[in-house]
Amino acid sequence: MPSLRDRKRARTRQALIDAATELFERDGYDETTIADIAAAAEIGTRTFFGHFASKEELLFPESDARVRAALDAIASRGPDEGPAEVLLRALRRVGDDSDEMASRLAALRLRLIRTVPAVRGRALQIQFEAQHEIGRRLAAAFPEELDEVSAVALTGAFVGAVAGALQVLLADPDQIGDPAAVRAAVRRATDVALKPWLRAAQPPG
Amino acid sequence: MPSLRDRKRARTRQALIDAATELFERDGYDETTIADIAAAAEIGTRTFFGHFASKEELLFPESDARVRAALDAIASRGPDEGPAEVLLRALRRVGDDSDEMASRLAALRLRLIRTVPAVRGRALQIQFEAQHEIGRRLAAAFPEELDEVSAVALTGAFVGAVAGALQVLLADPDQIGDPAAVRAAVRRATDVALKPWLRAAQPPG
DNA sequence: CACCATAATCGCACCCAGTGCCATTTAGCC
DNA sequence: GGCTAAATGGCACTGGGTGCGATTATGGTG
Repeated sequence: MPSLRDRKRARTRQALIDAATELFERDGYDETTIADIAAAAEIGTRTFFGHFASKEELLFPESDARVRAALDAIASRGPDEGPAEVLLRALRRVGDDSDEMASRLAALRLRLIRTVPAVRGRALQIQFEAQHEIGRRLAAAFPEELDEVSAVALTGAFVGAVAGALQVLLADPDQIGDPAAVRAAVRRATDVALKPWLRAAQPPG
Repeated sequence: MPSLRDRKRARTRQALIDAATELFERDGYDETTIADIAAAAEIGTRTFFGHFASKEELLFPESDARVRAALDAIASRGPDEGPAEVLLRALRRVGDDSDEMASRLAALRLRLIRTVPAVRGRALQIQFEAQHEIGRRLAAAFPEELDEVSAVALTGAFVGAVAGALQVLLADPDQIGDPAAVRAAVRRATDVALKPWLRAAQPPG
């Protein structure tokens, strides 16, 4: 059970995220300083860095949990699943358990990834690390089929395809709120990347 | 023809790159300040930013030319080449016309991409932008076969696979200097990403 | 050659992200 | 209640990066 200390810490953390969301939306990312955010959350500027290592980190508060969910999906592979099926299941898991488009932070994040280079850079780094981790686990889960180079290459292809497709789609502001279009684009991307790897028909996703 | 002004400018630019290479190797990336680099190249600190927009940019001086080479490879598609063949040719072009492993800067860059987050972030961003641009051109070159989403997804898969494979390979310091191992890994990555897209046997590359 | 527009140089003051240090407070635990 | 460990936050400081404005060098033109 979380101690009082932990709960307090979590509350402060959330207050920082909320304050930052508010300020980023109102004034813009670059125009908001860390001092502003800390003041709005009623903590000292110095203390901010005890909760987040950098300004960008505020926008990716749950990235660890996402990666863990994907890794779990790999760990629980079914008996007749190949690497591609496992990756698809992991993707569905990651995409589902989030309110994603519904969440205010997620929408803000998408906009800032498109418009602020520093945020995009951080997003790409997180994606890259996740991809590497997933690839290594995938190699471990399919030792006879995949060496590590191929596993990370496969994961890179998968993630790269999905990211590329989403990038094109979300560049058009109209389609951002359209879940059907997003699903269609993701479907096309996974088809492109995984076509030869699928053992059976892909269930509609 | 380049004017005197242009040549002078180019010389200063090169002097900055050389000075930075020297200092990064000797003292490390984080330990070298922009003031140090400017002083070593005998210009004012302020003038540095007239040549490079940031410290990281010093390590990617020719990235534009690389992208242009890849785009040229796409533009000059042969009559019976599909998207996959074009991408492979572009990759070979980009990989070849560089002294890559031979160049001191390239070796330094590889090391810093692995070890310095800021540099890795910049590298990923450059890769991402190049990928988008290439994907768009690919869609334009194959209008009946590829819509833009699929084209960028395919490019993303291709680039992601190669980058992932190289990342795994180059994480091992022993293999960095081994061109045969690198070629083998790239081959495996492109196989993973493009298998279903190749129309004919892939020439050894 | 003289002259002017343009672009490079660079010093200065400035802002902000992020760190190290240290004193003070606060929660957890016996 | 009293000890330990962690959180807090003030302060000074470094380093990347920008805006401004003065000075100087270059290219083109009559």
